[in-house]
Amino acid sequence: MAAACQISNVFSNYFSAMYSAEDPALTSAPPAAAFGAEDAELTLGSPQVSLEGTEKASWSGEEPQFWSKAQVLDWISYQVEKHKYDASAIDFSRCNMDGATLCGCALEELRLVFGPLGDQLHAQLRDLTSSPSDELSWIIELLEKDGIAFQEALENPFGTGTPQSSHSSDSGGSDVDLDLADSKLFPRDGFPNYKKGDPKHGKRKRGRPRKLSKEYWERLEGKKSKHAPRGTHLWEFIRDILIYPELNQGLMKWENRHEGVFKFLRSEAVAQLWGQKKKNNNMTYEKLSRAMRYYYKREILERVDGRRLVYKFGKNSSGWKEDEVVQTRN
DNA sequence: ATGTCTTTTCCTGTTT
DNA sequence: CAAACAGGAAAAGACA
Repeated sequence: MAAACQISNVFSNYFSAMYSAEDPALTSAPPAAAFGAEDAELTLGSPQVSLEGTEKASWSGEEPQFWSKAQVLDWISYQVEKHKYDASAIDFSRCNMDGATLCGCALEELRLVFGPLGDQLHAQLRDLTSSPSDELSWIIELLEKDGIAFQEALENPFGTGTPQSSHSSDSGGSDVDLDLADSKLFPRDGFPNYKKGDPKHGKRKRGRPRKLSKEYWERLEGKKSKHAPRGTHLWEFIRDILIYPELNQGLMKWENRHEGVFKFLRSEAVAQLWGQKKKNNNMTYEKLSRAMRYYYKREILERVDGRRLVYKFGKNSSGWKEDEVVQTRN
């Protein structure tokens, strides 16, 4: 089961990595351009100086490559302060760049703009930045190498008995897999009372109750609360599972690639993955599908009648068509 | 600090 | 019967 945990985490990290960086303005970003692995970074403890007692810095917890201009400015100001550097020596008009640009600056360029502080900035940036290509290839390699084990782990969390007749039973039925694996990954003993539909509590309030697991989650991961990265929409998440076969792992398939018709093969597994991405281990296909149904009105999805677990991308979605995908991937 | 937007949660009823 | 589908309602959480 160590394998189940490890691989699931890798998978979820890969996904967080992909999405942590996504700019909402871009319809989609290829993983190669949007690695990130912020979770791993945070879990391992980043080398940043802590800002005890104060607000968390806007840039902390995010990969420098993906900082906005404002975050870059924040970080520079922070470095100026930290190194007791004379800010008047810096032409802040030349700091109008985003994280990607900043990371692209050579040491000489940084020295040019920031003087001696350039060396500090350069070193700090290097510390904050892991190697993108290495990161990605490592993850892909692992996914590929352990593809079978991963699949088995999803289908058979305890690795014993009934190895379900390998994947994609196109039955249209849902699956309860990952639930067990999930309870191992995200133990709930901290909240023994939280149980769906507990009859003891009679009529509960309507609407969305406060999520109980969040603090527990954060404690579990040994990190402070971090805002979810922006630009992560459910339909984009679904789309990316479909267009990156290396992420798909038999979770979904195209029914009609040209028309954007697709089907959930492992609905609960996809829901769990979505839940992992949103740090919400209570996600289910039922809830995910409610969100999907909201997309009909906005024409991000089109209705497909009479076909269970089948949806179709609508005219307000993008990034899934063959030509778009080719562009995205190159 | 207020409003908007996208979910998330729950629920009741219907369909497959 | 179980699993999906349909949507209404209300609230959470992120973001502007």
